[in-house]
Amino acid sequence: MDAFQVLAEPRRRQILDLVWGRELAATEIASQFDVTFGAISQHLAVLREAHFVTVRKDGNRRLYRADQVALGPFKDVLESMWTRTLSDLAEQIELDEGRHQ
Amino acid sequence: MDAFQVLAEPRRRQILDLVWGRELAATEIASQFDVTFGAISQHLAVLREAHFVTVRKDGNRRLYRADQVALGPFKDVLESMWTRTLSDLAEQIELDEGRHQ
DNA sequence: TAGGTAATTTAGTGGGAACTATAACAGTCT
DNA sequence: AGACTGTTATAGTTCCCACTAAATTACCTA
Repeated sequence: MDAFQVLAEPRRRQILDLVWGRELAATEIASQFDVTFGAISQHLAVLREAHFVTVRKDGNRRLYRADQVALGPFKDVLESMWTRTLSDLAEQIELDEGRHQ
Repeated sequence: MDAFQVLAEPRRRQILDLVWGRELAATEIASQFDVTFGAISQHLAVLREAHFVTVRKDGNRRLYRADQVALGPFKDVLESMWTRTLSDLAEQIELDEGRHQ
């Protein structure tokens, strides 16, 4: 599948956004969306085949992270799309901390 | 339609490549492809709605050109995709001159 | 005005991809 | 081993979009 087509799917871009600077397990990623786990797993498979994410096994789980090198020329486009305000960032960090501990 | 989705269609990217640094009429664009004129016209409409091309009327014809400003953050990605050798460029210029005069 | 070329628009079709549900697989724990 | 959690893979459905064919509009010229 063409790199552009992989990134054309909005949900896949959201996934990349979630794992842009950190590792997340498939379950944690899927919990952010209101589609079934299987649907997200399929998106992860597409991102894997495009080498846009790296996977690391941690016991039971698979930890995903965006491969910023492989994303190469798309890096700037994506980051400019995701630009958030400082308050938005702070808010999200608080939410994440509440969720993960 | 999402900017990424507009550019995800390979034929639309080819069209943008064709009109990247010059104006071309819809007929001239369509002649490069082996799909019907109508199909190309529909692609042009999508590019128009996304403001990725500018149109200029010239009598009977509509001259299209890529809007590099509107393409903004995608400019580098697209150009890096279309990088050609110098000989390829020279070859294309010769072909174009033969066709247009 | 009629006829011709350029281009868009519309209706209908087919293929692909995103989704759901379910089965299968992998790793952990007792 | 068996139960349980986490994840992937598969089968089937639905929906979107690129395409064709045909109708329509726009502009030019005789």
